[in-house]
Amino acid sequence: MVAKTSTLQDVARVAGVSTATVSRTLSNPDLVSESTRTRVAEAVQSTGYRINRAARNLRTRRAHSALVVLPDLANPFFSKILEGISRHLSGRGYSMLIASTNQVHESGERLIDYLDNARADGIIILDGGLSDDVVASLENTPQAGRVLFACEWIEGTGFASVRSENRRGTRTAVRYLHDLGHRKIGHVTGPSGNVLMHARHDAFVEEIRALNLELKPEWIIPGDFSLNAGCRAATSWLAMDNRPGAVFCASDQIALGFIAELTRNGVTVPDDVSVMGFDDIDFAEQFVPALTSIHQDRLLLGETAAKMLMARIDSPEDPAGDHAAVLPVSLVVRDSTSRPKP
Amino acid sequence: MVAKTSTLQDVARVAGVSTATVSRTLSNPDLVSESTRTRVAEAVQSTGYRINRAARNLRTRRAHSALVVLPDLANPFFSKILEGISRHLSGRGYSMLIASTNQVHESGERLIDYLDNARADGIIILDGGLSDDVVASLENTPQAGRVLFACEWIEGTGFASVRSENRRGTRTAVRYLHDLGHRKIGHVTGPSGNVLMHARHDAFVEEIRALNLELKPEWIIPGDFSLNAGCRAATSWLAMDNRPGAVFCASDQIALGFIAELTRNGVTVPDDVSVMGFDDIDFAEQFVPALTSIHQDRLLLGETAAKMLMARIDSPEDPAGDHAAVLPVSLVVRDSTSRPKP
DNA sequence: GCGAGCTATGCAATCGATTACAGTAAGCAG
DNA sequence: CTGCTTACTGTAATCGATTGCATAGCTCGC
Repeated sequence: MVAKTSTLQDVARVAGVSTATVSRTLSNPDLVSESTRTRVAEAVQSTGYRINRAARNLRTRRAHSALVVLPDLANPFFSKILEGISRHLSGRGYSMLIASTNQVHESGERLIDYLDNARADGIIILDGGLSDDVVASLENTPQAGRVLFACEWIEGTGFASVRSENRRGTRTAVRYLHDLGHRKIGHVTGPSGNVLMHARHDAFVEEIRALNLELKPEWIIPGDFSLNAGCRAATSWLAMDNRPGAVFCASDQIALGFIAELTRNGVTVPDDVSVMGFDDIDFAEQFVPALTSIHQDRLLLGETAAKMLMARIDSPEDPAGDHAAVLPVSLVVRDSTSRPKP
Repeated sequence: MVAKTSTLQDVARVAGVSTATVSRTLSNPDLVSESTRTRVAEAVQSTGYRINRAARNLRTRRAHSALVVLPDLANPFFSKILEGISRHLSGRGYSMLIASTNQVHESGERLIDYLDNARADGIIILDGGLSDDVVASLENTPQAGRVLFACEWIEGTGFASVRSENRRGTRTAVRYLHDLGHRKIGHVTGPSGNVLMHARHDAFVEEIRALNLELKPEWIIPGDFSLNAGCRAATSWLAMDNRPGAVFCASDQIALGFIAELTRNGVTVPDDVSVMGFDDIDFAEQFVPALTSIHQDRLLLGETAAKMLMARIDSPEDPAGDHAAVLPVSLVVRDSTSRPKP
C-alpha cells in the first residue's frame, strides 16, 4: 500500500542485524550463519525488500547492463540475435539496452559515453559500418576490451568478435548450385564497403574459380542487403543477354526481393532461374517458393556474443574463452533451387 | 590515457569552484554566472568529465531508462514501434531496456522489480497476454501509473494506453471489399483471448451485419497472428464447399501465410480470392501480390507511447496529455484485392 | 544609511548498498 | 587456564552527484 520501498536498513532493523550482514546474506550467503540467514530471509519477505540497483551500481562501479548497437531495428535478421543476447544477459541479472546506429549518428550521442557514464558495462555492436571517428574513440578508450562485434566486424581493429562462417557458407552455396548442374552462376552482393559483402563476394569468386566456372563481370550485381536491392537486381538480370541460370544472393532479403520482382515479370523460380539466399530468416521458409539458404544460428550467435562479453567484463585483463569466435553455418535446401532446364 | 574517469570533484578543483556549482552549471546553467559557466565548461573539457549515471540515478531516484516488454522480438511488427520509442527516449537522455514476455515468464523475473529496483522509471508493454498474476502485481503497485500499454491492452484495467483504431480499420476493410463487389467475406482471426483479435473480430461482424451480408460461421477461421496460422487457414478455406470470395485477415502475417499456401495449391490471388491484411508491415509491399492492408503508423505509435510515459514519469499525479490515445489508421490498396470474378 | 530583495556560491547531508577492518565469542590444543 | 583459530557480525567509510540551507556581496528604494 505504501509507496516507500524498503531499504537494506529496514531489513536490518526488522531482522535485528546490521546492514552489512543483510548485504552479505544476500550476495554471499556462505558468510553468515544458518540462523541469521533465515532471520534475514524472513525480514526480506515481510518488508518486501527490493535491492536498489542504482545504489549497488554506484558502489560496485558496475551498470549491470550491456548496450547492443544495431543498424536497423526493423531488420528481422537481428531479432533472433537479440533474443539470444537477452537470454544470456537476463539470466545473469543484466539488462539489455538498445540503440540504433543512425540514432547514434544523428543525435551525436557517443557510444563510449555509455561506458564512461556507467550506463553500460559493455557494448555489443552488430554494425560494421560505424563511422571512423566513432570507431577511433572506442579503440582509444581503456575500456576497448569491453566492446565486441557480432555478425559484422571491422577489419584492422582489435575488437573481440563473433561471426558466422561466411566464407564456408558462401562456398557451400556455390558448390551446391554447381552440383545441381549450374555452370552460369551470378551473385547479388551486399552494400559496397560492408565486411560481409566483401567476405561473401570474395568467397564467391574464389569458389567460382576453384570450380573453373565462367564469370562475366555483369553477373556480379551490386546491391545492399535489402528487399529493394533484390528488386533492382532482378531488373538488371532481366536486361541481360546472357543470363546466369542460378543466382546466389548475399542475404535472404535480397533473394526474396529478387524472386518477387522476377515473379511480377513472369519469370518462374526455380524453373527459369535458381535463387539462393544467406541467413535463413524466418520468412525464408514461408515464401513461395520457400527459399534455399545458408542457415546462421542467430540465437547461438547472440548467446555467444553475450557470453564472451560477460567474460571480458568480469576479467578485462585475462578473459576466459575466445577472442574471435566463428560459428558454423549449414545449407538448407528448399524450393527456390533446382537443376537447370536442359 | 588514464583509465580513471574524472568526477565532479575533479572538475570543481580545476575550475576553482565547489561541486555544487559544477553540478548546477551542468543541469541548470541559468543559476550560475556567465564567468563561472565558461570556467566550468573549460574544466569539463580539460578533465574529460563524463557524468556518472549511477550516482545521479541514486541521488535523483530515477533510472533514466524505460523498459519495453514485447511478446516476441522476432516479430517484424514491433521493430518500428521500438524505433519510435527509442527515438523519443534517447532524445531525452533515457535508455531503452528490452525484455521479452516469454523470458519474463520463464525466468520468473518480475516486471515490477524493474520499477521497485530503480532499474526503470516506467514500462511500456506491447503484450496484452501477460499472465494474470503479473498484471495483478502491476496493478497493485503504487507505481501503476508508470505502466503503459501500447498496441495491445488489457480490458478492465486502468493502465494508460496507446492503440490504433482497430474497429474503424476493420470496418473500413470490410466496406472496401464490399465496395469492390464482394458479398461473401471471410475472416481469419487472431489468437483467441487476444484483445486485438476481439476488437477486430467484433468490428468485422458488426460491419458485415451493417452491410446486410451473409456470414456463415465457417467463414470465421480461428488463427493467431502468425504466418503458419495463415497457412492453416488456407487449408480450411480450400476444404470449404461454399468459399468466401474475399478474406480479411487479422494481421499481415496471416495474410501472407494464407496467400502463400493458396499459391502452393494453385489458387491465384486476387483472381480467385481477394485477401487483405492488417498492420501494413514492410513486407506487405514486397510480397507477390503486394498486399492490400490497413496501415498502422507504428513509428508514431512508439513515439506517442514514449511521450505519454515520460509525462507520467514526470508528474505521476497529474500527467499532461491523454490517458488513452487512439491513433488513426488508413487503407492501403495494393494488388491482393480485386473485383470478384463474375 | 538601512533593510529588503536579489544573485551567485559554498557547505554538508543525502541517496542505499558494499566492504575493509575490527571486534567478539566459541572452540580447541597444549 | 592460556593463546590461537575460526566463524560471525558490526562500524563506518565509500561510491559520485544533487540540493536544502546558509552566506556573502550587491543593488535599490526611500
